[in-house]
Amino acid sequence: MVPAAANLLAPLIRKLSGADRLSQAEQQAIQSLPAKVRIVEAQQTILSGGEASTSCCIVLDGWTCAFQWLRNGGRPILAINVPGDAPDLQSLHLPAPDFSMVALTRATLAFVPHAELHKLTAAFPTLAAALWREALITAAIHRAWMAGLSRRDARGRLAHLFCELYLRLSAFDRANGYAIPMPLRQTDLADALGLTSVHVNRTLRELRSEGLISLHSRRLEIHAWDRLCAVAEFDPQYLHLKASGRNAA
Amino acid sequence: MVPAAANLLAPLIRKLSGADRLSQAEQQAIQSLPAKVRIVEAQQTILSGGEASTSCCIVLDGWTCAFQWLRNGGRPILAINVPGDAPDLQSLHLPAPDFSMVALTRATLAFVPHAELHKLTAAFPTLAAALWREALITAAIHRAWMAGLSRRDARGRLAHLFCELYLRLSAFDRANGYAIPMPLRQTDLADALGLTSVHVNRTLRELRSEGLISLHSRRLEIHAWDRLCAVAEFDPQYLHLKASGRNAA
DNA sequence: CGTGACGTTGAAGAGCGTCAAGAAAAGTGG
DNA sequence: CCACTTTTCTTGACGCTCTTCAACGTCACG
Repeated sequence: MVPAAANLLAPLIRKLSGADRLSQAEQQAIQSLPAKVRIVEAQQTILSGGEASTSCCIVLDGWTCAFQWLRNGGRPILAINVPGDAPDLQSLHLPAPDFSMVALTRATLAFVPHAELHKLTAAFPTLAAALWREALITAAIHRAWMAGLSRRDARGRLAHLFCELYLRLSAFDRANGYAIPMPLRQTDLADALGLTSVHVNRTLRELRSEGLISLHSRRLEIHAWDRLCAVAEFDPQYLHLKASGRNAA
Repeated sequence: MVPAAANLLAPLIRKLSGADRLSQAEQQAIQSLPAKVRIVEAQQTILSGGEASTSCCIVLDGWTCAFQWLRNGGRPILAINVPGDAPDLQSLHLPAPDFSMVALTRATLAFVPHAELHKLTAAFPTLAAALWREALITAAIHRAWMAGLSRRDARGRLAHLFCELYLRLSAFDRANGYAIPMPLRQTDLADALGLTSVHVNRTLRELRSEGLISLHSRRLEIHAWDRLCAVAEFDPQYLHLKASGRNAA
């Protein structure tokens, strides 16, 4: 645990500015939240399903994901979190999470006690609304994933995930031209998309051979954004990004 | 449109009492919300994706569902709403919905203007928290559906949906012993579960022949709750019902 | 007694899963 | 820097779940 530094929660401020610009006082209030910083290694557990927590987690750097264990051995990945995300906002109002979380890369996390967040939302209704809004966007992303799992084939699902992650990372300047880090292994992609790693592998080969993407050494490059969007039937509206850099086909 | 009657929003009060019992003042505040009541026929559109609305909808009676249209012809159903649900709480903080809504049965809906709800949440932080909580539960249900679409077979998905709907209806006294109405046609079930209606049909036959359920004339009866839960790997915790009547296997 | 919506069933086929094995990368310790 | 191990990726062969297509049955309703 490291004491909170000055500009520590800047990613959160940036995220919450998605709706309206925040006032100085509001930004100040966030900055002075007593956050504990923790750096976790890849594969390390951040949160265990069913166990109540007393603080909310904010991803400052690195990637994490939420998943459930099924008795049949499945381990569906339910969400992927990148810098700026607050993956367990639900713990503010629900007793125990219905999912677990692990780090996909080495990650820097800030933990803010629920009590402090409750004080914050009581004092600043705008911030309460902004946090609520984040939770609603999470649900919208869930719906987009459901639609894919339900009615898209493997190509469409992969393409859609890549489009989504590219825009979400762009919004936080984590993209490099059309390239982004891709810490998910093929088994992780499979668990996120309801496929097997073998089929993910074959489908990736297909996307590569069509010149849509390249993916190696944990780095994804999108070679044909428009065509990829078309394959994915991607419409970025559900992400509710402010200036959604490049739009869909 | 019918003017709001006295006990009109009782289902909402009951729902929001899920966390803590509401005070008299809070209940009173909800009751005096200026709600417009609308009765819609089955199959009628309630909300169109992409079109902003100025009020939130509360289901007082009947069933509705949320879905998206995909260009490939798919129409994934993303949520099923029963009495007590507030299906488009997201419109309070997000400009345009990412889904459409139709009535699955003739339904009675209350529409409360956003402005009134904002006044309410400003005046009663407990109610703001309760509404926020509802949105979080919606997301938890989304995650349960994702897990199913991702890693359960047709049998498991059907069984899981039936278990979920049974408990959600029980919580509002809409169950009759182990029987509930089931307005979803087989094509609707297919769209909700990521299957085809043909396969839903065959899988239903299987569940019937095992003596788990019977389903005809829009009425579902569960003959073996424990075995059905086992098939579904059902754990009701994610629903966050107060006295979740009967628990999982 | 038609007519449309919904349910049921069969046959054939596609997409994806399973199993298995080998190749390439990526850590580990000397 | 090199063996060594472990993880991840890749590929093939085969099979199963679920889809597709199409026909027929059934019930409600005007």
